[in-house]
Amino acid sequence: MSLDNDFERESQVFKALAHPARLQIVSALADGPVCVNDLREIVGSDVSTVSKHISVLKNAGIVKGDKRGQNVYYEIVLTCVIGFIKCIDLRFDAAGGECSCVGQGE
Amino acid sequence: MSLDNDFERESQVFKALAHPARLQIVSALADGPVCVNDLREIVGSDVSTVSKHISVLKNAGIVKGDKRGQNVYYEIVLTCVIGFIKCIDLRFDAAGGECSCVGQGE
DNA sequence: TGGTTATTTGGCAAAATGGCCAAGTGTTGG
DNA sequence: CCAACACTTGGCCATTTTGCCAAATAACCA
Repeated sequence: MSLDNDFERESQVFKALAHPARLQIVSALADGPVCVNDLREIVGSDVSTVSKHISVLKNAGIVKGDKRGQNVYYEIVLTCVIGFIKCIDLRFDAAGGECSCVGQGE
Repeated sequence: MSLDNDFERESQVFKALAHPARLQIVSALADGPVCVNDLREIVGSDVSTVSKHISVLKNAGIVKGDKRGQNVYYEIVLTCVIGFIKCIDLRFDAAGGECSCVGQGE
């Protein structure tokens, strides 16, 4: 785990989110905790693949798991990712001019 | 350019930011436009490497270039990235509890 | 115009990622 | 205890990403 400087550390978060399947997982978790098996159905990949994706998100501090019985329910910890993703979507929908996000200024 | 769905499209932005050198560039641009040569000194890599990093950021719609004379000054277009990065930093500084970001809630 | 500076692009080898199967760990219920 | 279910981890190969050098393009100035 090389976290020499801020940029290295921050990049871990972006790397974790830099995959469509992981963004789909984050999207699914935005409405509340979901277990791995349900995420498997949503994503449509092998369970091992989904588990590894979740592991990446967990190591980056974006989600956390809560074991209940034989299931592990994951939920978002770094909640501001949801807002940022929405900002990106807005940008694509109405590309041009300034970023329409509010409350995040300098 | 495969942009089949939203997740694919969004991941392009995160991929672009998923590198310490590129985050360093974004950080440098947060205070205003900077040309490639100055960024080269800041990042400390070969100019060609820096240029390619910028190219990634540009293709993702995060920065845009403005040619003045023989220099190209880059600036941030997706300004909300700055706020998001700050949120990440805050999270690391005081890890625990809820995300301290405001104005980005559901 | 020719030389200098600024930036981009091509190409390639090294490193990092992604995704499957197979195997391991842990929990529950018969 | 053993089988079944939920999840994680190891291993392996295919794909992508990085970053350097070299070469191309562009703008400037003497």
